[in-house]
Amino acid sequence: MKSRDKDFPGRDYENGACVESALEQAEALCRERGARLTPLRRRVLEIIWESHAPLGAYDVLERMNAEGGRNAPPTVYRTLDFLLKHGLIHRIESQKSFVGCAMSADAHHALFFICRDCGNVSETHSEAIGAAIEASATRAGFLVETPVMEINGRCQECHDDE
Amino acid sequence: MKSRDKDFPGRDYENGACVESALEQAEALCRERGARLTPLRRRVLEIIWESHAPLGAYDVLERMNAEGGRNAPPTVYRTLDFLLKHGLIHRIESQKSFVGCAMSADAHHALFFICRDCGNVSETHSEAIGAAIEASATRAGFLVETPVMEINGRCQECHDDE
DNA sequence: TTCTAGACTGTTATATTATAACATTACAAT
DNA sequence: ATTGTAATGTTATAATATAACAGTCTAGAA
Repeated sequence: MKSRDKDFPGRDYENGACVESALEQAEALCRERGARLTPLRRRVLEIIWESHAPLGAYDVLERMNAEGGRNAPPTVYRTLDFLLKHGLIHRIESQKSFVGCAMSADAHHALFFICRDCGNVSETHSEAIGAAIEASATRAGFLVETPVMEINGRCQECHDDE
Repeated sequence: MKSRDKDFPGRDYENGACVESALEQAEALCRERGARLTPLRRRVLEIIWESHAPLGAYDVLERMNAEGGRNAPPTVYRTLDFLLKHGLIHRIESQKSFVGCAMSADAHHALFFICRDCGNVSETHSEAIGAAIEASATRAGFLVETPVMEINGRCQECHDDE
């Protein structure tokens, strides 16, 4: 296998460990805040982390119900709202889908690289971009609250394939 | 009325002139490319430009049918696709809505400031942000194609109100 | 001019995404 | 034990978007 830039998750990457660590972090964070990471919420977060590519709400629902569950859309949307509110997941606007937050502890403005071939998403946080946006906003008299930055393109692995 | 930063369109701004100029530009651009700006397409573009805030597809449809039209959703979506393809409008992902492109001639990566109070959108193009994103992408081995950059927040006018 | 291929538009039906509204259950703090 | 609130269940429906096919228009070839 070719050497790949580690900033982007490989297509065939398997992430048992990263799921567990994400769940542990989530539990710690919720405990700290007095928020309740119920079994339902924990399970949804797990489902989302089990996928590298972002999942649509109905994909999550399907997985929730895979072993006989009978959950309905409002349940999944409410659960996603909880996870979003606590910064445990992000919504990828350009794809109507949801992905685990890689840096849930600190409030941050995330930048996503989204590969159009493999669908994988890589979350980063760049001071330079944040500063450039703030500068541009200040010039426009604009107060930044929630930036949406989703860079669609191709990851190295997929680009190498041609 | 207070002095406002001119980079952001005022909430009570009226824009007959800017609609006409946008339509003229669109016609020139289509003529140049051999694309057909049909009455339907021209009308949809006009409807979009008549609104400062972005319009949803069904808002556009409603306006198209206001004087007795009987258009159906596929018509408006196809028309929006044409306008998008030619860079005459943008889709605001975080709002599922469409807005006129202020710089349709040149291929550019647009940055939007979207006011959560008045709903107005201001399009800009920043070299600094583009460069920062390219730098970050290069580091991740990522090839940028279509960035989505939508900064939600409050415009000066709405922020001044408190 | 007439013909024709492709572009454009019309129409019906349906898929996909998301939420409203109200009922029930579980939990934590008295 | 009681009770108020948070969480979940349930039914229905709203809002957004597209598939598939039919009909029409238009620019260029013959």
